[in-house]
Amino acid sequence: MEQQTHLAGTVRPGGRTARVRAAVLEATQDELVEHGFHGLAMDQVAARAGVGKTTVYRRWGGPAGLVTDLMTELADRSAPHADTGSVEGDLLANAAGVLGAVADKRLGATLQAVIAAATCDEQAAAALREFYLRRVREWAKAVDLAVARGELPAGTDGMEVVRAVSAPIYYRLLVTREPVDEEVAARAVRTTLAAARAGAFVPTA
Amino acid sequence: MEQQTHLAGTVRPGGRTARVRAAVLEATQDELVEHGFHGLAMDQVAARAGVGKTTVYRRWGGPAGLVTDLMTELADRSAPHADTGSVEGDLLANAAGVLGAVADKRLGATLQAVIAAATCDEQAAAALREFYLRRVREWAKAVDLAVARGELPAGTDGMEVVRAVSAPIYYRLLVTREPVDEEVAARAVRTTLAAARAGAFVPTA
DNA sequence: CCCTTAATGGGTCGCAAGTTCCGTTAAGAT
DNA sequence: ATCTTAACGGAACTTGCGACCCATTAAGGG
Repeated sequence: MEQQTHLAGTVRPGGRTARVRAAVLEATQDELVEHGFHGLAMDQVAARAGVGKTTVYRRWGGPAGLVTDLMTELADRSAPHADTGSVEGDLLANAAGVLGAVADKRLGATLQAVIAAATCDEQAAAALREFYLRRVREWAKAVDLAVARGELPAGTDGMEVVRAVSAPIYYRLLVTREPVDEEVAARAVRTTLAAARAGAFVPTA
Repeated sequence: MEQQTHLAGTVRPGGRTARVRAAVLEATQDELVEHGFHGLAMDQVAARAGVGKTTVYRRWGGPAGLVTDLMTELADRSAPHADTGSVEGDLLANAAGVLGAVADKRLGATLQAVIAAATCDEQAAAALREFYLRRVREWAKAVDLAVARGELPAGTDGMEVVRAVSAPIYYRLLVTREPVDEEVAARAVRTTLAAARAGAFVPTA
């Protein structure tokens, strides 16, 4: 009677099902590094993971589903914000983290894939939005602490400060496609900090 | 003997060839608005343009070729930088222009398509890079004038200032996929200007 | 106005991505 | 240990993108 077909993998998630998922996500990352999102073929992923392609189609539906699952996996592993004692130190740590993620062969390919997938798949877009919302919220705490210490003006919007540090890095990566190096990250922190100290991140100011 | 096959459309560019190009690019934009880059089918474009699909494949090769051509077309129509008399006015005008382009149904879809195409096609990436290099160079003049007027510190990197205004807008559009409104544009100008006045855009400072 | 041939366009074909079918394997409950 | 059935996987089948062939049209030169 209950014709409700559970999404495959939710009723017996242990043993083989878990191994298949791990193998497929691993293979997906390998494929992304080699061919990028546009060249992500379900066929290849299945073969590399050593599982049947039917399984990959059934559980993930398509390339977008694969990278979305990958993103939720990454979201769980994200680290808490730094606390070096100064805003400058914290923001530099944040910029270094973003730069590191983007520069990393495997992680960078995955991030770009999710961003690409988000342009044509609503689930991927939602996962991406959620991921960055969490990260920005987490790091905004560091800015709030700086405000509490009196390093920055009261009322400074912490989330906007954090976004301002990442923005130039992603702008180069995605729009102008120029190389992204420490110089870019350092300038992002320097300019954001100058603006924050001047009170430019205080709303209605 | 001369087996050199010229790229189709270069020897007799007048009359029909020009009409076909115009119709195809027009149809491409329509399709982009409706289905986005991922759903851009050569078949559909040809049908909508009222030309044979063979022609579209022969002259543009694929979806990436279409949007690349579209981008070179847009590049020619780009306007010169504003000159309102103050940096603030000029940067606000720039931010408004970017916001307007991104918000515009047709132009916005095209821009996003080129950005998407750039992730999997080197020609599209090059066209995109070139396009923004030109635009940034053009608007950097306004910043240079401001430096000459004494509004900003000597040595301020004009191109970086212009990039800093656009970055938050594109960051939201592509990465966090939050809505982009005037508030975002206004804040981008406000923070960039504060940083510039503080000398944060002067290299080796 | 005529001629050469660049450029177009309809029709067809091959291949690879994606779907369906159904038998096989092994989770997880008793 | 045994049973039920969730989940997997091989193989055949369908679909549609992109390539090719060749007849037709019209640009541009004389």
